Amino acid sequence: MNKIIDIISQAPLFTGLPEDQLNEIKQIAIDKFYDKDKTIFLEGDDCNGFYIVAAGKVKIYKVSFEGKEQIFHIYGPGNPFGEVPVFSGQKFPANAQTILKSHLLFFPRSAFVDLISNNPSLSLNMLAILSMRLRQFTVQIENLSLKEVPGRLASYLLYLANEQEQEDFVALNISKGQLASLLGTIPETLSRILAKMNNQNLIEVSGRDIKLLDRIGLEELSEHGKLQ
Amino acid sequence: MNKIIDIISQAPLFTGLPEDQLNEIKQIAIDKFYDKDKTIFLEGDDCNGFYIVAAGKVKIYKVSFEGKEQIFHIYGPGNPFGEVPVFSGQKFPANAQTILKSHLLFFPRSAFVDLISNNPSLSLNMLAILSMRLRQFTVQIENLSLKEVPGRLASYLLYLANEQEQEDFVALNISKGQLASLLGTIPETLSRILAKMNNQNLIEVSGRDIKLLDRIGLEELSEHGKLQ
DNA sequence: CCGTTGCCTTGACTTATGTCAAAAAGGAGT
DNA sequence: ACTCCTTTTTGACATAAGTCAAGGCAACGG
Repeated sequence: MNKIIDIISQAPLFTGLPEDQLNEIKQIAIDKFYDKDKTIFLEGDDCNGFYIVAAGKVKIYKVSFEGKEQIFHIYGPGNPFGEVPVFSGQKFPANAQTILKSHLLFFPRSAFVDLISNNPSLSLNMLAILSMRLRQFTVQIENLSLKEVPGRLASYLLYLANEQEQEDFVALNISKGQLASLLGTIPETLSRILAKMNNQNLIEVSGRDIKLLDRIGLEELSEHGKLQ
Repeated sequence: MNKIIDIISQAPLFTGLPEDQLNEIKQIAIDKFYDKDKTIFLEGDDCNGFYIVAAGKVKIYKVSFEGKEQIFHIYGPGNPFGEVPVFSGQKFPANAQTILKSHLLFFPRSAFVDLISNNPSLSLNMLAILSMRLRQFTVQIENLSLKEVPGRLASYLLYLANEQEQEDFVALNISKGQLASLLGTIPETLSRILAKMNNQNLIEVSGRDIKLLDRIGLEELSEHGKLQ
């Protein structure tokens, strides 16, 4: 188990804060441990605070009436989640569930609001985080409405390669079923499209490992994207 | 033309602030006037501040390589827009254009950041606004990925009726083409679906006026929604 | 009154993606 | 190596929604 203070000092939300404030923050954080595939909160639950992932992995998602799942985000160590209703003062807008055994830090709402009210740097950090989220959502909406599945997949692979600091190789950090849900489609469709991109020598898939054979082609696909 | 101070004092962003602070805010605001269909900023432009709509109407949107448009929001009087890069420190993530002759207030970035740094209530207001935006985006993503067009349209009509405080009647405040873009579809499809919902006595369309004949049916459609 | 313009609607067609069902491939544990 | 179970892949099919092209309709100005 990591020390709370280490996690806090490395989270983007708290970067640049002086040590005494980090200690104050530490005072209000509460450790929580979850096994794999455990629900953290459900859409509509009352929000009495938000979380930061210390270890493990968490998905934020919704499910349609027919049972189809849309994943909004997958968060790993250092990422906060569930902050929206802290400030908009309502219920959680989506569900949160671990996809790995996880260690979370919980920050109770009122204590945190007090903190942020007395701390301009912290509030600017939080504004920056929420703004980044909005930016990501913009991209996600753009992808869903203006691109077809092959384009979204290409975008995601390039994003992941960038994130993993690899030139031409990515290792999926989630199952293909979850990837489908993140891209707003279903496993069958994803599987077919991976096969097609494989045939066209854009990528080479083996399990969760994917070689990017043609970055230029992928970039084109991600922008003006039709496959075939 | 409205007085700046009136607009400011009525904007959600500034609610609850004492009068001396409203005056400070007024000091940094700059009037801008635009005709109909004029570009305010484009995706990728450097951000040196954000805007509040004083009068008129503004759309925030992106365009795909093939030319299809997705509208993210339509903002009217009192709504701020373009705040994201103020805090995330990057370029505008989407385009903004007037859809009516408009009067905007512009708040230069650095002056505003100074203000917010010295003003916990203002920063909490801004956090609340951004959180509400995130919540709206959540709904939009849910709609795009988990509902079909009839479901999205039904949701929108119910939302609009609620907004306009009408039991069973809505007046579209935008063209049908723009509505299509807001719903993530094209005018032809929207037209067909309106006709179909008309036939099934869910609604009665005449131009931009729509009677909601069967709220229950519309609510079902918006949740588990297949038409017919 | 009539033609122009922009918006909306309709029709015929294509296509991407979802559905359902079954087979194949992996992994974990015995 | 074998079984059990989950994940992934394949195939045949259905359908929502996009494309292209044409026509209607209303608003506006001459």
